[in-house]
Amino acid sequence: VKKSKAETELTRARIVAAASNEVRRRGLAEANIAEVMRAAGLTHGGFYRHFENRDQLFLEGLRHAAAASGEVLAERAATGGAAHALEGYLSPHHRDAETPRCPYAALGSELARYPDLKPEAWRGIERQIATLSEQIGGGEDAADRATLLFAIMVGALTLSRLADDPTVSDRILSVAKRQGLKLTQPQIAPDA
Amino acid sequence: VKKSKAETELTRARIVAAASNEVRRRGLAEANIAEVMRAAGLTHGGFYRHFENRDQLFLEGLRHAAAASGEVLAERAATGGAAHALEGYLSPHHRDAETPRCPYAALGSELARYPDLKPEAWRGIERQIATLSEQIGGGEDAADRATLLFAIMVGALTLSRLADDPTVSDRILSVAKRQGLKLTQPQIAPDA
DNA sequence: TGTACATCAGTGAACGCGCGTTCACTGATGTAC
DNA sequence: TGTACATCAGTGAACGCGCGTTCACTGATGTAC
Repeated sequence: VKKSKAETELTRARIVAAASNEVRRRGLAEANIAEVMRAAGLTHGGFYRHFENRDQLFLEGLRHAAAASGEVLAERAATGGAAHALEGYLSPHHRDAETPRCPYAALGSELARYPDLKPEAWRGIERQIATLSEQIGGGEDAADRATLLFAIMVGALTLSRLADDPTVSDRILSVAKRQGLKLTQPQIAPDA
Repeated sequence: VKKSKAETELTRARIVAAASNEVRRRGLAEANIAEVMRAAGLTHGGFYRHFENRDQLFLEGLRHAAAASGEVLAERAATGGAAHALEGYLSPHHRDAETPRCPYAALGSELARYPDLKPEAWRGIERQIATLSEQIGGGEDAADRATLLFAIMVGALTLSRLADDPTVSDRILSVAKRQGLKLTQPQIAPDA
């Protein structure tokens, strides 16, 4: 059943969006094609009309996830500055999302094991850091502080998702948030 | 070819150690039994003389990895304090290890997806934080600072392993180290 | 503007590989006497 | 202290399931005339 060109393009986009979710939910290794196709409302057989193979699907899925999470952070930063972006990222709501939003927290270390995906992932991380860097006050060390800030965000979110006690998990987030907020301000004391 | 009880026990320990490496190298999803047995100098068939199934193997592997990395951090902390532990953790040498040492950085987010492993992982993380907390100066906020410190360590190590430029990667480590060092000192200014 | 035909998105069955698991077998260990 | 036998660690072949990939087929789209 051939479809119109416009429809085909929409279908492809739906598949990529589904892959973007699947990969963040299950991880790169366990994400699976049939599941993606089902989520896109199709059967697995049609997959190869749109993609070369599994690798391409999840590369595009990752790219989509990176773009989506980049936009969320950028939008919040534009609205309420780095502090607002930080609060969204380190919120219980974000931590508990059924589909994890941030691919770097969701996939983290796994990305380092896929040479084909690493550059894509890193580019996305650079964008996140740039977003933060633009927003936080201060001089030449803004880039370093933004980098550190993002490391705290990813690290704290990851740990908060492992804590078994919700109170402890919340505390990880709030402690990180407080420290993060300090980093969004230009440093008062010179760096000793 | 039956083996003596002592030998059997040693063999089992060798398998667990191999699993500990395998899981940190490949991740939980891609770690595989045959590879572990090969690394332990055995064939895959003998596996079930020692373990119920795959899940048990990698649970014990994770436990082993947690213990091993816990000991490394504790030893360095005992020798040279939190600063020394921090320096080891955020060193290029640790980042580049063929078998990643820290299971929380190596597996990170993946652990959150395995309900059976999460508690084990979290216990290990608590130990790391406790080790740091005992070492860093200061009052009641030591636990919070240690938690934050460990979040920075895991986050920075994870990001440093994704950066494509070695200079940038080194910089992530050193920026995190500097901030971490501050956290090992009792706060001078009261927390505003 | 219509008609005939090639194209190709999507379906569902089938294939094949990798890997966890099982099994018959071997031969050294440990135990019963 | 020796001997006979049950146990069981380890081997390598085989099984079966899941999943990526292929394929014959369908029928709507888009193009050639």
